[in-house]
Amino acid sequence: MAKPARPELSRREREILEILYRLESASAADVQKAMADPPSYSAVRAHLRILEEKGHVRHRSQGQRYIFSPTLSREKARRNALRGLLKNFFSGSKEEVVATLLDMGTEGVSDAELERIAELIDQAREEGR
Amino acid sequence: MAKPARPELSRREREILEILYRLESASAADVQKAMADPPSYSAVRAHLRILEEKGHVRHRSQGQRYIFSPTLSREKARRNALRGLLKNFFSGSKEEVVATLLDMGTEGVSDAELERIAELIDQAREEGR
DNA sequence: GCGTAGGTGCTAAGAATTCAGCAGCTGCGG
DNA sequence: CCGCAGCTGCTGAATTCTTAGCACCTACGC
Repeated sequence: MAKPARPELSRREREILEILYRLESASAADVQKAMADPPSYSAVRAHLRILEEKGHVRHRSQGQRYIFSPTLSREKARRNALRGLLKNFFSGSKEEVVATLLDMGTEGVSDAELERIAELIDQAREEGR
Repeated sequence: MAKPARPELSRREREILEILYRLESASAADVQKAMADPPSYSAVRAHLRILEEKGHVRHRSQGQRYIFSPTLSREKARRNALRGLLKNFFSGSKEEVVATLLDMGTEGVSDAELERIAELIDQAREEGR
């Protein structure tokens, strides 16, 4: 299998691909709207085409416009991203990721969510033994 | 305060900065060694100098060579990185981050670590109420 | 005292990225 | 039927990235 040949991404390409991951799927116009400091519409389209050439993105026609979405499943993309984060910033310590996550603004975490997280942990512990 | 003006990073610059976050601090040669597909030594140095100009990196002299390290504290860098990940790949759901983390290879998580994570959760729940 | 090893700053040019504009196609309302 | 609105494909030129090489400087061993 190996990698489908991935010539590294440029700055803009990376930016656009991330937006696509966030939006799941979107038209060129949607992507442009989502960008912080957007270039022209046609520039965005050009990048989308390149991303498609490189195999990171695909499109389907919806009516007469294209809807773009990432090639990699959300699941795999998540893992890859998380793996990178773990390696670069957390020396591989998952514990510290959780700590930072919890510390990062408790506003974002509801009680219910905390509880579900706790359950996940328990479950993992069960399986571990 | 605001940001000290951050012209976006190029591919190589980004790569080098990440390595620097991983290593905490390193000489130009160390950085080069840590790169997957390293360019010449002087190219690495050039990038480090640019990164310093842009305010992402600083150096101190040790003996006669320079030791580089990131400007942002590890803590802040972690949060920023995690915030980005959360936004782009997890729709802001911290719960799903934990789920993916646990699911990502239980080999990486020791029992002791799981236990400490569980404690973190408990603690957060206490504080929450 | 002198050569060598290893570090630094700088520059210039080739490669790659980034961008906007133009031309053509299609569907829809009047 | 005709024009408008909105989309696509493409091209080429400016900008930026990326890299290697040169010149100099300092510490250290002989």
